[in-house]
Amino acid sequence: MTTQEQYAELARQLGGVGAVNRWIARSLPDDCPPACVGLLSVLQRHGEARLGQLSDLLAIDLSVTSRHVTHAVERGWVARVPDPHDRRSRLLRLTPAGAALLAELGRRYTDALSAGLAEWPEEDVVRLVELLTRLRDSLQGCRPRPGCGPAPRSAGASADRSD
Amino acid sequence: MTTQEQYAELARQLGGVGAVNRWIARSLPDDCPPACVGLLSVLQRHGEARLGQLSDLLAIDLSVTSRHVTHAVERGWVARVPDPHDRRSRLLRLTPAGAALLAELGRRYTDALSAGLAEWPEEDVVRLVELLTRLRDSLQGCRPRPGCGPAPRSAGASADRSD
DNA sequence: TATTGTTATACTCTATAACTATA
DNA sequence: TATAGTTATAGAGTATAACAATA
Repeated sequence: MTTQEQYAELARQLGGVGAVNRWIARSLPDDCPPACVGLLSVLQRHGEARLGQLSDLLAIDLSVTSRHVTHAVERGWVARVPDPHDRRSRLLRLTPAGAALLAELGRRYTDALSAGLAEWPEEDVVRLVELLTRLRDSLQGCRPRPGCGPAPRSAGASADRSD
Repeated sequence: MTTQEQYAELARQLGGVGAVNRWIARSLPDDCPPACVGLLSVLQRHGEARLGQLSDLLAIDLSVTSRHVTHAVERGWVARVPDPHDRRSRLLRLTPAGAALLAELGRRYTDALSAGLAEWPEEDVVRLVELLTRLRDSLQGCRPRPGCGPAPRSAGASADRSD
């Protein structure tokens, strides 16, 4: 059985991933913010998608996703094509330029990671990817929806200071 | 041998951790921002530390760390005590209130994670923690220092658009 | 002069809320 | 009336740069 200390440690280590991401992000081109990469990746994997789907897949608010998409469209990495079934929405599609950018980013990521991970057996890299994927999957049902969050615990617990 | 596709996938999954962290963060008390937690955890593990050390351990800029420490001090979670060896700096120490807060956070993290991870064998949780820890360790040498970043690749590569 | 911190400023990412257009 | 998306606004996190105090 997983103990509280183990969960807490997991939370700590997950938090620490932020620093790793910031470091990796330094290898991105100037006009491609980190948030844009996730967008393009998802589009490549999923294929054409509506904004709402994208927002769901990214676990990011629709309004935020909308901004990022606009940015990507302005750069020519994503195209908005009419949705034949619903004129309120448009289908988002990765352009050849977007695919080319992703390929380039793949190379940069490799440059960034291979140095530090040179000693890692391939097996460990694969395992880490697998576990992270499963983690998101296990927690995915829990998006910022009312009633779903991690038990807000109406802030009045022992360690709170009300002074 | 680890392939480029595997590194790219790792980068993708690491990026996705952000969503998980935002979700976990929803269980924090109102006056305790996520960034504060890392600070307190490090102080608990490392014991008394100077700001520079803390900044190093967190892989966060000194100026940012300074702000967070101030916040924690104002809440009574961290105390600044004189450094007998160097009057320019002060030693930072976790207070009992800070330790109590950490204990409370441990419980909240458990609440947040145990639901989604109920099906996970303990072994997998342990393995994920271990791999993440090792990841930070392997990449730790690469902090935002000049000449250390992941090969900035003077932005002019194939997929860049200069228009 | 070099080092330790602090503070001011700016940029990125995100969420909430108000709004438009279509179903 | 409900839904898809856009835009305005606000808040958190971070980095850079200018500054103060001490070594």
